[in-house]
Amino acid sequence: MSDKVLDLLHKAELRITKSRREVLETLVQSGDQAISSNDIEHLVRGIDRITLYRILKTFEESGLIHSVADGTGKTKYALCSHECNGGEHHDDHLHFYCRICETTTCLEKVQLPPVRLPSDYLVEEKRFVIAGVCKDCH
Amino acid sequence: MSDKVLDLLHKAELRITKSRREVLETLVQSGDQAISSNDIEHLVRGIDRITLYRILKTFEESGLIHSVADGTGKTKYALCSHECNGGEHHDDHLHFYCRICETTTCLEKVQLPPVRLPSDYLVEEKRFVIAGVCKDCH
DNA sequence: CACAAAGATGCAACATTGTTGCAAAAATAA
DNA sequence: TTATTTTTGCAACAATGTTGCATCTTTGTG
Repeated sequence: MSDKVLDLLHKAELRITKSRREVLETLVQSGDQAISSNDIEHLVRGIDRITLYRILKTFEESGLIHSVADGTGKTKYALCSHECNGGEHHDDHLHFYCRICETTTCLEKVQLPPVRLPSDYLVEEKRFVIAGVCKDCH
Repeated sequence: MSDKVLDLLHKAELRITKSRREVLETLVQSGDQAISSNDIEHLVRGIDRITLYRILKTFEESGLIHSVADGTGKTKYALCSHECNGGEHHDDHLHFYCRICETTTCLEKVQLPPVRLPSDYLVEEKRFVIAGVCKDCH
């Protein structure tokens, strides 16, 4: 169990519990790769499904993690990068869904293209998913 | 029942049935606005839920409609624009989700920004959703 | 038009994802 | 250690989506 996990929970002002530590540890291990609630349920043995949903919701509201709707119908979750801890989010990065290995990856290094909407739209969040075949699968 | 519906079904080489006509008519009426399976179920009275799922799947595979994962957890569907009938899709347009009126709109007029992925990624589809407040709600 | 073949529908049953209420347990503050 | 607050775990439920199978409809052909 890394210090990073305790640190993150502390900074998010969340109580430290066994389940939270394990779920967050799993998400840290997962790195760039976004994983589903179901994945976590299998990785964290013995965790209660309902508790897990609540933990994920709490983490997301605290800005520790973000969710991705990658088009598979299953919500995926991934750690937010360091820049988005502390209040404001900067989750506006690309996600890549590979139809071969069925993984969803955060591509934080790829620069997000600017989008020009008519000025009467208020833009709050960009959710960009690119689907195709990832570098390891072709 | 507009001719457009029969025309679309014909071009897609799909058998013409009451349910398909009604579902497609509903999607035509809905225009730019993407609607959920549940919405359609209420708009097309008496339609069987399972049949509806199958019709939507068929329409999507035929390129008549496209689906949008807007982050609400409910898949939304909308007619494809004229350009994407006939084999190849050009569904790479933006979608806007308004958190006030909770509608999802296809913004086909907004030009999609080019995205530069590392060359070892094969890009097949772009699923871009912008969330915020739409022009009618602020 | 009638008939046969192919395809679509409707129903039951089931799987998965996600939510709510509530009592018991655990974490923090005093 | 005790009191307060929060979190957990369970039951029950709701929504979305899928599969198998018998029945009905559509469509092509004589």
